[in-house]
Amino acid sequence: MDTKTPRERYRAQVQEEIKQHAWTQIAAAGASALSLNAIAKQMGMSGPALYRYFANRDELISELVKDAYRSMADAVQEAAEAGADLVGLAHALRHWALADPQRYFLIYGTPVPGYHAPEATTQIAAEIMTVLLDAHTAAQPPATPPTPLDRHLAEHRTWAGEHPAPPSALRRALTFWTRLHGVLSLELAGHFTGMGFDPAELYTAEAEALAAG
Amino acid sequence: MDTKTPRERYRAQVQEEIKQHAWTQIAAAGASALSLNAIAKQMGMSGPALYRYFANRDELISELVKDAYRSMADAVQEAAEAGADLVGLAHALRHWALADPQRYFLIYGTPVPGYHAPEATTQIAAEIMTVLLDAHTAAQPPATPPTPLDRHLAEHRTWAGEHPAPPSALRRALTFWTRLHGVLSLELAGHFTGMGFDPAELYTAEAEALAAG
DNA sequence: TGTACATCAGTGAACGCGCGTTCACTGATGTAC
DNA sequence: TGTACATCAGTGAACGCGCGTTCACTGATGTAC
Repeated sequence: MDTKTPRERYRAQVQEEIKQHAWTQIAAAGASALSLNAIAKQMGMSGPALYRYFANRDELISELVKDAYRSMADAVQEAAEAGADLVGLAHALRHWALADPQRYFLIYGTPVPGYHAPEATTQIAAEIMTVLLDAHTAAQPPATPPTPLDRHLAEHRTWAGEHPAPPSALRRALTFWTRLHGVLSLELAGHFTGMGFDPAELYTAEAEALAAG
Repeated sequence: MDTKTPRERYRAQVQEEIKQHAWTQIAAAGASALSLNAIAKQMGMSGPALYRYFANRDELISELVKDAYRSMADAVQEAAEAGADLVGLAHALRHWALADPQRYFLIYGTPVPGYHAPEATTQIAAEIMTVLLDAHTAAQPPATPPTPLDRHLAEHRTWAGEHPAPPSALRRALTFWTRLHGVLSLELAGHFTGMGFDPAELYTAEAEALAAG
């Protein structure tokens, strides 16, 4: 049963179309160049019309950031539900990132001084960490004595909430994130271009090293 | 013997002062908000005056990017010359990054679509890799059989030029870079805030794992 | 040492531009009786 | 089914703003004889 009126459906549709054009514009020139007037022109409507759909420019950008987080979380969750192992998760992440580099940088790129992420996005970020914690709790690498970092994380695990992951899984989940992000962000920003090697090889090697524990 | 005329010295001094104000502005609001007029106002002079020192806004930014690379290279080179080991190099890098996060992001932040780094900066980037290659060639971790990545890098080592580093050192130097950048960029962008743990602990653990081979 | 000239830093007015955003409005779509 | 009214998408004019950049100029500093 669809409780949406035709008007509501139309509204949602136009709103979606605005976002589409926003993404296109971001892909072409970066988020800082995003312009409401330019989007309106591209859609064949006047600038002020957009204010029916978003209160202002900042709200549109916040919405895009939230959508970026959401799609990233969906990508890893879907991979996990499909039974992917750690290497599979890593590749799902890379796939998602390569599909739209500027979307990746909307999350992980240069921070705007003074900007504070809204609650909605930090919550989705937590979802993502939960997927990683689940995967690393399930994976059983060769046991090793607790490291100093393990001990630190055992006592500072706000981010893990009530998750039953042992300290070593906390460490491995965190490291999974930082190492893959390290390779990925350098690749997407073009810092490997001209160096000669294939970034995918490096990424895969890191993913497999992580999976091996 | 100083071959510089007073006028040249004055010129260099004002140019430096302009850059200083530019950095302050970038630290406050990010590089995309950098404005020539605003800098001029802050220095108590008129906007057009700056055109005596930089051809245009882009040239100023390019100069800042080059300076950022230069200072990063200096930081690691100085550490290396002072006899730092791999962990020492890692901490020198973190120190440099924390001193001015926006400077770090001018190098490693969101790329501007279509922008291509000038020769001068890629050359400095190569210098930095040389320091890492030297350090990893000198360090002698327990020998292990070559990995698939080692084999790939042995055949695709444009970036290493004539450096005598063995394949395993190529891999370890590259990994040193990507892993530390992973932790560092997430820390500087604030992605760890509210998670509870100390980023320095994570960074140190990664650095030591790298040093151990 | 003094004078004539060249160099060059900095000014102020002016340019066009595109931006975000507001406002009063028109006209189409949906709702109530 | 038909009419009266309310809702709401979209328009066009207008706002102030700050931006990068150009231009013709003034006046100080340095150079040559």
